[in-house]
Amino acid sequence: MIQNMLEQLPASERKIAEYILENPQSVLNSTVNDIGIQANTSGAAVIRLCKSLGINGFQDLKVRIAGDLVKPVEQGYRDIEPGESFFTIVQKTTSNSIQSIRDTEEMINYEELERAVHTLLPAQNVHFFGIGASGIIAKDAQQKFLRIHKNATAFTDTHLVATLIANANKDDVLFGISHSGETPEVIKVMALAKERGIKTISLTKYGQSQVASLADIKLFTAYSGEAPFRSAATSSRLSQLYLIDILFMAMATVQYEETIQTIDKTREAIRFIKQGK
Amino acid sequence: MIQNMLEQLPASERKIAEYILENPQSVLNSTVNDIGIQANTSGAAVIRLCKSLGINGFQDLKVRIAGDLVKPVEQGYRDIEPGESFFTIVQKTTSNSIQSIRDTEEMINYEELERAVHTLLPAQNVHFFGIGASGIIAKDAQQKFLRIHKNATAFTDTHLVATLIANANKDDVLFGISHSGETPEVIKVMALAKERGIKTISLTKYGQSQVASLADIKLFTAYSGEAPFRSAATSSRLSQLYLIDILFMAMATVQYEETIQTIDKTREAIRFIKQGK
DNA sequence: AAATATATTGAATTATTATTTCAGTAATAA
DNA sequence: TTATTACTGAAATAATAATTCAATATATTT
Repeated sequence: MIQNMLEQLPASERKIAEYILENPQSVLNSTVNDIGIQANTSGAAVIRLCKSLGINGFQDLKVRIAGDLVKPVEQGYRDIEPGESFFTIVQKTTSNSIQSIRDTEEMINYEELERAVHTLLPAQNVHFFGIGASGIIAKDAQQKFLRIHKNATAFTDTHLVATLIANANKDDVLFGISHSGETPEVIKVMALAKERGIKTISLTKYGQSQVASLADIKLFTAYSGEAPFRSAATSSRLSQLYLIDILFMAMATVQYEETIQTIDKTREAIRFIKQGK
Repeated sequence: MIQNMLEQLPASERKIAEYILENPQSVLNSTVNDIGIQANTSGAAVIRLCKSLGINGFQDLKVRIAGDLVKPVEQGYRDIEPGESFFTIVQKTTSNSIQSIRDTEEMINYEELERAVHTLLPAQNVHFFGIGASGIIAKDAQQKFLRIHKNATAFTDTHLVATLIANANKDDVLFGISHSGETPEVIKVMALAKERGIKTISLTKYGQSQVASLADIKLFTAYSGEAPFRSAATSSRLSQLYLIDILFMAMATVQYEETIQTIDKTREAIRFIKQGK
């Protein structure tokens, strides 16, 4: 998380960030001001760093660091090289996939998740929008939402979505998906929704981006550096799906009883169409 | 530590100790007084407990709990129940996701994987076909394949695919995706392809199924029993994507040099469209 | 059983530490 | 060059941990 943010941070916060990366252990036994002094800046910078990371204050930081220090290193991301055996390809793909899910888990901001759930639940209609690979995620999300009896659309066409937004109800929600967070089409549609006073949720890689900053509620997936192969195969899709799963589960749990019924109905409907019985 | 001490503790401290054992997670986000109240005693008892445990105050306790709380080894699938906290929802979704990837890994038949790669590489065209959720996987696979310069189609419409197959080249491959392996549309199209002498690859859950038995090459994902929630959220999609990733990686590796170039070209093309430069 | 000593308790107080505020400074845009 | 914005750390404030202490319970001694 810190690594990801490092570049975008102002100097004082970066000092703190670097100090933490180098001496995680000592953070656990220090106060905010200690750390500020140790890193040649102030305690305020520590608090600001926590804010920038989107976490819940210094205590939360400590708790997370403590957790990470114990964790057996799942050897990070490994790129695949030419001439590799099928066996190692599988191994690396497996560990990269798992890693990206774990990293995304760590990144979850529970308040934000909760807000997302409570925004989506009463929504009349949820419009998922993404281009290219993210369009697939949008479709997946739509399918899941329909299963729990939630009206949802998924478009990849800017014009159609623009029309939709222009005529949307105040209780609609726009859910913008863009891994980079800089897809121009998504930015435009988010801006339009904002202008129209429609609630917006973003799903982007962790860090600052235009799409995220336009959103009322920001959800993030872990971002792993880009190597030529990885960028095409992408664990990013996996983490996005994973996050959609969580959102779905959370929503479903909140309205458990209702959902069980709806799923049963859906099943029956599918069975009916399939087998005519 | 707490467990060991439990007996020797005075009542108020024991209340705290038990509370911590039952709700370790919530300790991390609470203050001393919160915990005191939650456990029907006072904040002072929390501090005393820390002393009794011989640790360095409440902060130290938090840090230790955070360390101990680190993800218990994923063990099998766990269904999500009503009224669960967001935290446990996330935990379970994470462990289910990881589990399904691990299980799918174990299921991989390397000879079959190799045959798949060597069938797909020389193919003129790969037609991915799936209905519903599997249609999304088909789209994803298509996108990936296009990136490595492999002609690919992805349809969810039976008639279109049937036409396509009817006119297909002998070097084309039909890639049928169906989690259950019993989707009637997929079965029909697979049968048609077989009749026409076109090579077929299936991606289904592990076990016997009509789709798999119609395929020349059979790829499997792990199958986890069905609980009401899980079936809707589905780790199955995750494992399917994971397998597509592996296939993609394997193919890409075999033709590494070529691929690197293609990916670069694709990037440039995307950049060109996006920014016009 | 009574008296005394000892241990335990939580409310109130104090000390510590996290967080916010704000005025000054540096960087950036106009 | 000036205006604007962003960044910074010292100081003020708020939140929270830790201590104190009087009250009460429990055990021990006579």
